[in-house]
Amino acid sequence: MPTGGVASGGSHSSPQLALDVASLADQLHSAAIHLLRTLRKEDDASGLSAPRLSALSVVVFGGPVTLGQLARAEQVRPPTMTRIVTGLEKAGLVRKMGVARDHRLTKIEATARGQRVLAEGRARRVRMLASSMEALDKSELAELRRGIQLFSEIVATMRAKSVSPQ
Amino acid sequence: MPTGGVASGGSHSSPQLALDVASLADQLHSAAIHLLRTLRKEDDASGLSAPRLSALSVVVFGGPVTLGQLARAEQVRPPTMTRIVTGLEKAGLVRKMGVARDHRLTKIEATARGQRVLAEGRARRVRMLASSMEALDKSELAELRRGIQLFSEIVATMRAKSVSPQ
DNA sequence: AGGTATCGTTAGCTAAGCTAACGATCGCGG
DNA sequence: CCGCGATCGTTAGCTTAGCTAACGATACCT
Repeated sequence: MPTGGVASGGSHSSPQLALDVASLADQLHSAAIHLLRTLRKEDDASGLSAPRLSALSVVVFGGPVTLGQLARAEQVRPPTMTRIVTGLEKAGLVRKMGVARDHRLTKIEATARGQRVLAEGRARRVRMLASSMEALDKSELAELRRGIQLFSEIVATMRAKSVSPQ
Repeated sequence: MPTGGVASGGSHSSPQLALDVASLADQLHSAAIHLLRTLRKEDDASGLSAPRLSALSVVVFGGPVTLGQLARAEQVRPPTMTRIVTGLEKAGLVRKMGVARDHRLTKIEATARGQRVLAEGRARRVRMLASSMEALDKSELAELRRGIQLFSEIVATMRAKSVSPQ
């Protein structure tokens, strides 16, 4: 999935700058795709499918969540999430609890085993990525840190714009 | 999918630096996940499923490729790719051609319509990302550019290490 | 020419996505 | 207190996407 052409767009100051931003966006997009695609191979070791692993991640880091919240977080319909959760439950990675206040809801939380499995998978991914960063010298590392900070802020902005209220 | 704990690992100079690198890797990983997850919503407009869109992207940018190459690129088994390609073909987005030299092979190439559909989808994604970059001033943009360059190099290094020969 | 390897497809399974329809529960107006 | 609309999760039933095993066709090698 290589880096291809770029559409300009953008209502900023100079057309030069707008083009620059689009090109940067394209590069960033492409790098992110390749990064995740490469890291995905590490997930085989977990024995979990991508949708299950991703859902488990939300449960582990997002604390107990309802099925509906989880479905929205994963951009999936409730029936789909029902079955993913059922699979995780049978594997002993999550647990469902009733909610006293509202008996329509079901909160889902990670078991100790679920937390461990996710932590190990995450560690494998991070280790692989970190090992490719070790070629950098100290000043490059500082530049990278700054870039990642900006990157994170941009993503946060984007999410804030696109996330539906609640 | 929030930013959680970090495993150290790393056989570099100081333990301080190693931990720093791991933390950076974790942040970068997290940002990439959130970025692609947010952008994914834009893909609904294409009317294509994620696997088909991704495969089409490889065909468009990777020129004519064989089914086996495509399956490897998408980290999928040949029978799976057979059906994805069949779907794309029925939608008029790709075309299969025989190879004179070796009649076992089938080269797959994008149709004009396939190229157009992919370009539009990519433009939507890039536009959304670029619009969130426009808040940056000139010096931040320069820092971001440098960070993305380093990011791209890291990903290229990682891919080189993990890609099987051929 | 014959055996072996490679490529893509077929067959048949499970998991993952969807919509439509339902049962249970909540909350509210009467 | 009682019905009644809204909300939540599940069930049913479909398509797509993933896999392995097995096959047919072609190429290569001796």
